[in-house]
Amino acid sequence: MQKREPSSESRAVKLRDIAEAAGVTIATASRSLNDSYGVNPSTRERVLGVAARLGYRPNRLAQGLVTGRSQTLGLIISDIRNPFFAEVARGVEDAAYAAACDVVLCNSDLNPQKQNHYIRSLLGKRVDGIIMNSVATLGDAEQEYLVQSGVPVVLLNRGSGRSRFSTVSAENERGGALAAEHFLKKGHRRFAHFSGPRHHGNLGLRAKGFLQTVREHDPATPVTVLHGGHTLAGGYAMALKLFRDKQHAITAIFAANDAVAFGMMKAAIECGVRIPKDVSLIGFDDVEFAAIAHPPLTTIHQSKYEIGQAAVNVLLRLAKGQDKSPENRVLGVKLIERDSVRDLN
Amino acid sequence: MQKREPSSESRAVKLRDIAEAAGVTIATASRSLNDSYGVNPSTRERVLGVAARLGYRPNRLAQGLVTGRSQTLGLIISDIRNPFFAEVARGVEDAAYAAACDVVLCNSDLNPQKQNHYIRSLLGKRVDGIIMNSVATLGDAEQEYLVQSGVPVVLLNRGSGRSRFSTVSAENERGGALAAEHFLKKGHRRFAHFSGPRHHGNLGLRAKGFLQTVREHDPATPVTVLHGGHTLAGGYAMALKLFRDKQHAITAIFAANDAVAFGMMKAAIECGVRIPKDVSLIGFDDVEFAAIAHPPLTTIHQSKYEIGQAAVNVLLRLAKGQDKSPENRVLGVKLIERDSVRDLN
DNA sequence: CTGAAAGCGCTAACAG
DNA sequence: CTGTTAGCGCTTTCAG
Repeated sequence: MQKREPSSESRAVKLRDIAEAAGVTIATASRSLNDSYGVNPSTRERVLGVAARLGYRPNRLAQGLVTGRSQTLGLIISDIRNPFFAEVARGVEDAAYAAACDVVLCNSDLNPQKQNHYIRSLLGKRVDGIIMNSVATLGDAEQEYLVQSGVPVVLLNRGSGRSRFSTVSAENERGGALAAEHFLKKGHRRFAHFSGPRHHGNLGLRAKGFLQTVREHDPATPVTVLHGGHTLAGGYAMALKLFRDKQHAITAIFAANDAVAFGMMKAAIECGVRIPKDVSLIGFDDVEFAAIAHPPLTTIHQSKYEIGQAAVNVLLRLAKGQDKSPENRVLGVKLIERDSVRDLN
Repeated sequence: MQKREPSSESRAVKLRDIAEAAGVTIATASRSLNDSYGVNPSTRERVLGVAARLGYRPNRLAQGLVTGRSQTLGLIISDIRNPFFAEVARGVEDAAYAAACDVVLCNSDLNPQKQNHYIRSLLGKRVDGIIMNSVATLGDAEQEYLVQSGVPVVLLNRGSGRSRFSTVSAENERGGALAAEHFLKKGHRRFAHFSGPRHHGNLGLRAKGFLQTVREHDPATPVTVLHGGHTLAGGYAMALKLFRDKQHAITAIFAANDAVAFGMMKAAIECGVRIPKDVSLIGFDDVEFAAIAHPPLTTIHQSKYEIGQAAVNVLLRLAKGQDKSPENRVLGVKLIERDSVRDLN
């Protein structure tokens, strides 16, 4: 009889409702809920009781509007369908959950337009921080814009120079070196490296470590470096190209990541190239599927889930404290030997 | 000289700033930005110009507080690391992007506590809709709470009965039947089915279709049904159990999804069981990796990306229109024949 | 310990 | 076509 809502959906109960029901003012109600000091314990009990009974759920928008914090983190990655990012995302999510934050997921495909769009959207929603896999594709102006906005940012790759952003990444260069050492030890001398797009931070470092180690062993060693998408499709395309051109010479391929390695495997199946009999392969990431691929893939392991967790931890530190100085955290890698590398000795 | 911000981060420009700079009131500025009718074109031009120059970005929290809509969708799934969900999530994200919405990602592990937590959190943030893979684990009270909240909800599985929620799903039952038919046609007569947790909507339907088809063929056909996690680990565990108990009899296994199938493959490798020589296998989902698994996996294809897109579309329709009647959309499936099924004929 | 009041940034009547 | 004026729901001084 009191209201005539057209639908049955009950109006959300707000702070005022519970204040009235508890016989206090909205201010006291707020204080009770936010367990600030200086509230009579019995009053608070009463308020909390009422709130629970009425199923009160604070409007986070209103709360965020006044506090300036939204309890939301932004995660901008290339593509969640890459199992590597799925693992990272899960680490992010779990850590955020522990900190009572939600995370909005953005797939950029490394496309500058999309990246900018998402950055703007996230800033508009006043996220408490942004984790993104790269800013390399962004223009200087955009990067400046980002730092000027004041939101904490942590990158999932370590730029070439010292960046103004915090970073969390794996020992990419060392991983590349590990792959080279392994091939060398197994007697391989003719290499190809399937990299990602040019100037991709993490992937560039992997290439660097690989090439450097090979050259240290013998400067004359030939290494064919191919660039392409850092995806299964990219690996597939690069493999097809390689098989057509100079398959005869190469005995070992280092793929910039497992997705690329899988693409290469797919092409190998179709072209009748046997792994590791005809050509050996090492990947990077140690995605869950690497262990059950055919053949089980020798790859460089990096702690994806932990990278995600670490990223939100530094983000939270940045957001909380006054210490805004960028932090660069790097996690270890190791080679996981399986069956995709042939021993030529 | 005017303010003494400790850091260099410039205060965000707000509507009032651009209003002043454009020599109009905040109301006109707002109207210009939201391109509502009834604004002098030249005035609007001016406002838009100023806004662009100052890099104005509306505070979505404030906007959401007054409009009641947040331009944010919630997506609650089991685990983004399951490639099936990653595909769905990407479809969701892309469709949301097109509708100028962001999506917050929640991994529930099908855990009722987490699910409830996320639902509350999302409602607190006034999301415009929620897509979730199941409400089966929720209690009646929680389900009621959800519908009472009034937010549009679309489920990624079709419950047993007619639900109060909209759903978007694949022809799960038919998929199960397809798998059975294929096995039967290839001469198999002794089956095992690796299902997920009991009472899981989609997976239950797959089991039903499979069992029914087998029984129609010959009611006496034995089918060993195992329940476990609907993950790689779950499939691995079920396979180990099966291999220990009654491997001798079974010639064909239908896995509730590809992840489970992959787990079974992993166990098979370790136990020296050869696929398809010793035992045949059919999965469900047709995840990207199925094609390059060893052996390439015969599986039931469902359109994951499209499911995600469709979910957003019905959500948006629900959110927009006054037509709140639940819609149940179901997408087709088909069997993709690869090399994991042996022909016994 | 609690109340009153201002205001976060924006939209949406309602006048003019 | 544009200005004035209420709030949206909540936190937070500032008094008392």
